[in-house]
Amino acid sequence: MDLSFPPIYLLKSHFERNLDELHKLETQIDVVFDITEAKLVLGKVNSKARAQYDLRTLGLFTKEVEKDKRTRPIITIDEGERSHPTKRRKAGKNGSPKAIIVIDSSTASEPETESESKSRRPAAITASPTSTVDSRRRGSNSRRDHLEHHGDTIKVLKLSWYTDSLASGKLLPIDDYLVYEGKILDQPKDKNLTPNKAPITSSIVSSARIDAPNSRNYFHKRRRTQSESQAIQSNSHPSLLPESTMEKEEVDNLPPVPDSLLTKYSCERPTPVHSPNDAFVSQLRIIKKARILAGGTHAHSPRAYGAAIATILAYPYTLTTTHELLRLPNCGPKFATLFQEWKDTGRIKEVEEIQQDEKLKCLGIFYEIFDVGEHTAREFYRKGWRDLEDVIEHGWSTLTRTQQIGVKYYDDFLMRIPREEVEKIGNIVLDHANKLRPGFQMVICGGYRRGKVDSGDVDIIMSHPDEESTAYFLEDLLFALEKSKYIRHTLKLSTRNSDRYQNPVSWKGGERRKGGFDTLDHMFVDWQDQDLPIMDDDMERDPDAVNPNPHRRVDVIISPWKTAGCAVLGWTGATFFERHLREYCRQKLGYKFDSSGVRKVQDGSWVDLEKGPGDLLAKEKRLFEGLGLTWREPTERCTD
DNA sequence: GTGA
DNA sequence: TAGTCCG
DNA sequence: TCACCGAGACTA
Repeated sequence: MDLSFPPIYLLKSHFERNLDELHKLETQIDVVFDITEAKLVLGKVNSKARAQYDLRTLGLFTKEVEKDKRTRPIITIDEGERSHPTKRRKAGKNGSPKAIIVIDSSTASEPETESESKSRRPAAITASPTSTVDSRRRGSNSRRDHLEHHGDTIKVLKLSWYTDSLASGKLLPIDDYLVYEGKILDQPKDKNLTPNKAPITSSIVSSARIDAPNSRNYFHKRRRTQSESQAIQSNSHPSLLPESTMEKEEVDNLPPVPDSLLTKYSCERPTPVHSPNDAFVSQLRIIKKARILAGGTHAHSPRAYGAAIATILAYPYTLTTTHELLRLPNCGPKFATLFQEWKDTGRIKEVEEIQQDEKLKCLGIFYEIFDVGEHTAREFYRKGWRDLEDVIEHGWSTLTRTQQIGVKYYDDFLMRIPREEVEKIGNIVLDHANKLRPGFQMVICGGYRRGKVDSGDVDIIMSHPDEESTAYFLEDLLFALEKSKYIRHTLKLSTRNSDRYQNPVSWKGGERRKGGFDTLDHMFVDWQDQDLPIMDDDMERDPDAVNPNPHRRVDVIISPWKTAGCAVLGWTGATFFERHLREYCRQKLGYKFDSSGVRKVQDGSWVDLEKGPGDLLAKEKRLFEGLGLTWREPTERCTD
């Protein structure tokens, strides 16, 4: 046993069914967790295609070396992409080990195809567009090959090489165990399929120059933000699916990107709407929702999932390994396990079970009723109800008024609202406001402002440069809109701010100038457009009775000018952006933030971070500065 | 579930 | 008063 | 081991 094996990297693929075996090997073998540090890589791979694929997911892009006329012919999987810069570093570090050996642990020749077919489904999808590009790139690749030819090669061996060597007490020649040998390609210049290249390069080089997690982080974001993210998104499916082997087209498998030290606060980083890992994230969302509905012991589980999701959404590259995932904040072993399963099998057992769970289905239905949360949903279920019919039949009178409205317009409220309609509603509200008191400014926040193609509701923030104009204005506005028939029901009304504003004193004794911004005047209403499509005269006569327009949920917030920036900031970000923003302010700044203002945690004194000229957006920008945050476009606050 |  | 819902 | 967003409004 004094055999001295070179550093070995163990491929996790195909071990998912047998983690014990994997762990055993890990302890038994001198494994390293970064392939760039390995001389050997073990993995359950037994076809060239698979081997190459696995390498690629690890960030090593290779091209098969044919000289090695291994008797086992296998389709040459052409096009390796670029290699991973880090690899080079490694090589240098280790002197010049010209070869990295990958050992295929799949002992005999297990039906690798099996696993492949398993998750092949998406392959097809990818195939087409990408493959084209692929072949094209191939050409350039080979060219590049000559140029940057390093001489480094990767060899994939069967695991038996290890066991046999152990048995014989010496390192056996690898020839008979070789599954695949590929030349490591250097970073390709083709940006097209190699979104990572840049970042990687930067990360490596950066250590020499500026670096700083932030800068790199920023860089990442930039790249993805553009068309690229979309492109990637479109084929994210395939790429995520491990074994689309046949068609080596799984083009965009990104090399692991050295991670930047991501802060755990999502308000400190950009989070675009789309992520290369959307497919995986959607799986997590399902589990998260199930955790919410399940309640009980899973108390903070949803929060954990939400944080992990927010983090992954901000990661601009397609995740390839658990190692890569584990570097991210809020992503621990649990998520690594889920990712591994998803990556290897294309699905997650727990998710499938959730989707078949009848109880969860019922809870999900109730949960979508406006003003019914997880607790109430469970309560409904406990009462034996299983669908809306039951609720209406057996419990209508027990519902709160708001819930009744929620049930009545269940389908409408679930309907998405296209951007044009959101804008239309916003303008109607603004018009009514200005008709009452000219000079109001409005910003439609929520998902609309974050750029979503449609919204679940409409969040309208209004303010007026003249502090006095916003006092007690909400009710006037509400009345006017009701008169116009737009507002059919008031789901929630709060004029606390104005009330307090009126008598700022009388509370905590003294004059404690806290000012009237503890809460914003706010109304949440059931809205219905009054423009009727062309109809017969009958309807014209009695529009109300037949107005076919869907009911919408509209939030209208009136904010005093002095804290309007907070209102806009507080109503724009996705949930986690907002939660983290609060945590960040409290923990790092000692400030208490909410949409009605910023105060010191200690004495509760108001802190004005947005004072200055300009409109609402200018105030919001100053707020970022005042809070020590880098400005983020609304579209970069999509933390989900 | 994860981070302090 | 305590628990629940909302963005 | 402990905390995890924070405001008000409504209901039992």
